[in-house]
Order: sequence, then C-alpha cells, then structure tokens
Amino acid sequence: MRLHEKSFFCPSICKRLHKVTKKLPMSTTIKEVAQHAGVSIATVSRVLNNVGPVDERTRERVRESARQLRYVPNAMGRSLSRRKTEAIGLLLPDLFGEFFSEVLRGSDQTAQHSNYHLVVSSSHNNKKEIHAALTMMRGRVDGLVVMSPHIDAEILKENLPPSLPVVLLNCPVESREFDSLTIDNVNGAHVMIEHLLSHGHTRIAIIKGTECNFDAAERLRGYTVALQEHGIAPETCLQAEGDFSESTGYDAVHRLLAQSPRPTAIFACNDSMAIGALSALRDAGIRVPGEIALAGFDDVPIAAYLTPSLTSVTVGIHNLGVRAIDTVLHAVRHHNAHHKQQIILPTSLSLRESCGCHQ
Amino acid sequence: MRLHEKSFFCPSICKRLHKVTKKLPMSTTIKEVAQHAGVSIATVSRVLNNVGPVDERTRERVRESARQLRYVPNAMGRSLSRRKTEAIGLLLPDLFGEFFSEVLRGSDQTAQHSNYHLVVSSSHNNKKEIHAALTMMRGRVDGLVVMSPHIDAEILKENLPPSLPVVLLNCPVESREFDSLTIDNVNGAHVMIEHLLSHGHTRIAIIKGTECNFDAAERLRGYTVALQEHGIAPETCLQAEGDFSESTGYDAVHRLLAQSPRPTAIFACNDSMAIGALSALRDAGIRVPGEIALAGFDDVPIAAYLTPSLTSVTVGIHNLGVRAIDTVLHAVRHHNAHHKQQIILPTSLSLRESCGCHQ
DNA sequence: AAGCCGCATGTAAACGTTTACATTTTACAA
DNA sequence: TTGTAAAATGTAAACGTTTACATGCGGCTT
Repeated sequence: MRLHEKSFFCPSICKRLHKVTKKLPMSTTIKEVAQHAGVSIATVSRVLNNVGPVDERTRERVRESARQLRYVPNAMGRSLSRRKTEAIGLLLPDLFGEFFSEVLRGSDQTAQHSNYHLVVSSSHNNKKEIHAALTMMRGRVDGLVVMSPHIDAEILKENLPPSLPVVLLNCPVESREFDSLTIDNVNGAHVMIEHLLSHGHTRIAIIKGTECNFDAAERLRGYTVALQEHGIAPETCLQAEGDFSESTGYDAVHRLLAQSPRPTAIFACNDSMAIGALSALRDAGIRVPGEIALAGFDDVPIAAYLTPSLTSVTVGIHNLGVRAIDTVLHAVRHHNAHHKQQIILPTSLSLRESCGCHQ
Repeated sequence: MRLHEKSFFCPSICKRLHKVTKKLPMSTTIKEVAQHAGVSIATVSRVLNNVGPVDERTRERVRESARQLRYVPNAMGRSLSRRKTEAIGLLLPDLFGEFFSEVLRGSDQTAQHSNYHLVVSSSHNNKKEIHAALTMMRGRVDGLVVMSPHIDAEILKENLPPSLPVVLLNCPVESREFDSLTIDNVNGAHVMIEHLLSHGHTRIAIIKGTECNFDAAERLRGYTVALQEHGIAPETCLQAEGDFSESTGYDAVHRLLAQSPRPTAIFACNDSMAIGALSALRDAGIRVPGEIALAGFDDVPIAAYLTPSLTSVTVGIHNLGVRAIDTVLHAVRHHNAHHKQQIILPTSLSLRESCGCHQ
C-alpha cells in the first residue's frame, strides 16, 4: 500500500510542482488590478491609458487599486499589443571616450524629451557583433541610429526589416534608401590644413585614423587635397599610423620626430590622438606651438582645457546625436510620409593656442 | 442602381480596409516560416532554439526557410513567453564625461560577453526622472544597475518589483536588501591628502563636488578627517564650490587664488574639475606643481596625458562597471540562491607629476 | 497480426496588454 | 411607464513566441 501510494502519487505531485514553479510572480498584472477594483481588464486599461469613456467613480477606484498594488505596466505585453516599443536603438562602434559620450548625451536628451528611451549597443567595428547587435534590436526598438565605419547597405538589408526606420551616422553608405547624417570630414580637414598653411607651415604631418575606417580615409583625403592645392606634394613619411586612441597619438609623434627635416605642424585625425601627441611633444621637450603646431579633429569638450588649449575641427558632436534622434523619431512617427534625406554636416574651426592663435 | 450600390457597398468595404490597415507587416513571423517550411510553429521554434527532437531533414528545411525569409525572432514575443528579456538596465546620473563613459564601457563589455545587452538611461539626479526611468525599465530588463546619488530605499521599493535583481553603485543606500558596490571615497580622499601632506603641503584647498551629492560629501569628509588627524584645522575659505564639471573647477581656482595666504595644494573632488583647475592655474601663470600642487579623483584615462600628468585617486572605473554587471547577472541567474553583498571598493593613488612626484 | 515503445511533430494555452465590437446600464423625453 | 440613445463596461481576440502534453508514425518483439 505504501509502495503503491508512492509510485502513484509522486509523478502527479511532481508535475504539479513543476507547473507551480513556472508561474513565478513577475509583479502585479493588470488582471490583479482589475480584480482588486472589481472591473474588467479593459476598464483598467482604459483608465490607465486615459482612453474611452469611464465613469469618474470607477476611474478613481481603479486608480486607487493600481496605486495600492504598485502596478506598473509590463513593457513586453504593451509593446506586443501596440506593436511599438517607444525605444530607439543606438549602435555605436564603441562606448567610451568623449566623442561617443557626447553623441550619447545628445541622443539621450533628445530621446527622453520625446518620452523615448535608448537601447545602446556597441559593435567594436566587428561584422559579427554588428549582426548580433542588429538582430538583438528586433522587437525592442521602433527605430535605429547606426554609427559604424564598417556598415554597408547589404548588412542593413540582410539584418533589418524594411519597415524599420534607420538613420546612418558617418557611415560609408551612399544609398538613398536610408536617412544619413555625415560629417564633412574632407572639408573639415581641408580647412584645418589651410589654416596651418596660413600660419606659415609647409611641412605638415598627419596622424591618421584607423585603417579601412571611413572617417580616417576622408580626413586623410582632405589633408592630401589641401596640400596639393597649395603645390605641396604629400609625403608618406609625414603620414603616421594611428587608431584614434591617445596612446597611438603619443607613439606617432616619436616616429614623426625622427623625420629629417622635422614637421613644423601636426594634424591629428581626432582629439584623442592630439591629446596623446601633445603629451609626447611635452615629454620630448618640444614647445607647442612654438616649435611644432598641433591641431585635432572633433573638438571634444576637454580640448579647451588643455595646455596649450587645442585647436580643433568642430563637428558639433552633441548636435549629431540630437539630429540623429530627431530624424529617426520623425521617420517613426510619419511612416511613409517621411522623406529620406542624406545630409552632409558642415564643420568649423575652433582656433585656440595649439596652432599658434591666441598667444 | 448606382446610388443603391454605393450606399450598400461603402460601409462594408470601409470596415474591411480599417482592419487591413491595422495589420501592418512588422516583418517575418514564425508563422510564415512554419508555412513556408510546411511544419508547425512548434517545430520552427524547436529548430531555431535547438530544443527537443527534430528530424535532420526537417531541421534543414526549416533552417532554409528561415534564411530565405530572413526571419529574426521578435524580442517582444520571446520575452513575454520566456519571461526574460536578456537585457540589463543601467541607470546613470548622466551619460557624458569620461567617468560614466568608462562605467559604460565596462558594463557593455561584460554584458555582451554574457550575451546580454544594455538598456541605458539617465536620471539627471532628478527624482521625477528616476521614477520615469525605473518605470520604463519594467518588462524590458532582467536586472538593474543603479548609480544615483539621490536614490533611497523607498524609491527603489516603490518603483521596482521585489523580484527584480538590483545592484547599487555608489548610492547612499545602506540596506542589506540590495547588492551594492561603493567606492571608498573617504579613504581615497584621506590617503590623497596624506600624500599631499607628505610633500610638505599644509595649506591644502579642496574643490568640492555637487551639494547634497553622496560622493561629494564623502570625499569632503576624507579631506577634513585627514587634515584633523595631522592637527590642521580645516578652513572653509579653502573649500571652494564645484559641481564636478571642468568649468566649475576653473572658476573655483580663481576664488582659491584670492585667499591670503594662498593654498599650496589643491585637491579636486573629481578629475574633470582638476582639469579645469589645471587650465585656470596655467592661465594665471602659476606653475604646477612648482607653485601649487594639484590632485584629482577618479583617474580617468586622459589624466596621464595632461601637462603635467595628473595625480589622481584611482577607483578602477571600468572595473566598477564590470563588477556591477557580473553581480547583477549572478543574481539574475541564481534567484534566491544569490546572496546580497554590500562591498566597499578600495582605491589607490596614481602618483604622477601634478603633486610633485616624477619630476 | 497485435502491442509496445520511442521519436517526431502538432495542438492548445500561456505570457501581459490593448482594443474592436458586443452587451449592459443609465438618463431623458414622450 | 416605455422607448430610445448615449455612456459605460465587458468579452474575445489579437500581438509573436515558447512549451507542456497529446497524437501519430515507424520499428521491433512476441
């Protein structure tokens, strides 16, 4: 009798325990509020979303129940039903440094202002990670801002639904199928080189950005064209490798100082490398701009506080984030009525001490 | 006959158009893959999630259909069914500057490594925005990392379900109900002041952080206690206001230079303010550290590249992000088996030129 | 041939919320 | 009192996906 009971009873109770443990309480659901208030779930939804007719006394009763039960709607259920998430995806190559930090700041402020939130991911310029990030975003975002020097139209089309609004930031994609905002790298670099030329420099070096990087290639092109327009042949010995980090800027200076004759000015393709270069020049006992002038690109917030203050191409990084989010939100709201635009954003120069101005 | 047709036909077709327009195609669903492959949706799920028994030929057929239709599972449906989102929420006071950027970097790397992604939000130390951010996170994240000097246990309990794992970063909450990681601000500041004292400085000023800010208060306390332990009475005229930004650091220096006698060392409560202070000292023609020594707090990556390189309390910012995510993921995975811990993270000193070392 | 077992696959319901349409209630006029 | 219209509320199904359990098929043994 005991064996009989045991063998008969255990499978049944184990199955029931299994079912019970599946139903872990996430937190209060709309059903519990409805029951507590003595109304249907539709009425709770109507009250909390301020939709449709509801008797005031019923409304108050539901409100009180929701308050007592600390009900917060579950975004998963809501999103599935409404088919919108009220989130914008932001895919950046990296999540550190002042440049991306400023993009993020502009993006966050703008999204929050419209009651959207950000889902942020980084791809480390790795195709596999780009694919993973894009895949992960599906069902989580209403629109997407992508900033990646390695992106191409094929990847986007393969990984994203056609209906998802996408804004490309500084991507080497020239398709009219996507909105894009692109910094005028060529002109920014061009004008900066012209400025250094106007200071009398004829031997101008460049610390290049990452190989196979869209921004890096464009900034190098601006440098090259500006020199050529002034009858100066660009020399490869004045073009040092860098990867947009402070340390590679530091190292590049050592290589450039080994050239004979030495450059009299250095253009770093981003401010981080300029900061590293500045440090290396200081360590080498070279006065800036007295012996070698220096210029950067991006004008990150800290540039103005350096010693000497850094002359830099201003791209309005924060504004980049703001405009990207504005654009994607417009596309989200207006569907097919949104007209895709490809915009080139002008740069300007912030002239400070490092080039020789303001001494 | 025409009138008859028109009045009879239009209401019916209008209703059907209304229904059709509701069903906008998001993108390929599991149902379409199932139909394309000639199997049930359960089989598609089994194939794509590698669960249960599936015949190899069926498996291949389903895979091919999914590939052809470019099927990507919808996170909304998946999350609702599985009751997990595979996302971690990260709530920071702000989303700019190297400090938060470094936290973000550590968090992103760690989350990605575990195939989780981040949902990032900022609260600007505003209670309303904290509430909005916490509410927004519900249903979107499996766990939460909160960094806010204004948070208290009450807000957390009112806004979050009891079952949601939460890790507090540098929050003034001393509850054993939450995991927490807190930088040892007091000791960090204390040791830095002792170091400046060891350089012979007896008149040490402080640029304080934001009023009513937990970190700021603790760092001020460390400064005060260290002075008192060396028989030096802290003077309010040597305690300048700041708000953790470069510009307030710059302004604070002007006020401190007006003191008579002048301080011989300045401790800024974060590196951003130290950078601003450095710039102001340079503008005032004061040699650092020859005339006035300078120290910061946080040791952001750029500190080493400044002129002079900045001495700073090292907190391992990146590691902070890493550990926070590790902790919350552990809690997510182990539920009640996870033991809550409140950890004080030690600091160290990065001694560079600005205090007088390494000359 | 019948029965049993294991494997593959399908059916139905779940998850939390929204909303179209059906049903009930209420208020007012005749 | 009755009827009508408007307001309030409820029911059922949708959204996309997962999964417990039911069902069908094939192979093997007696």
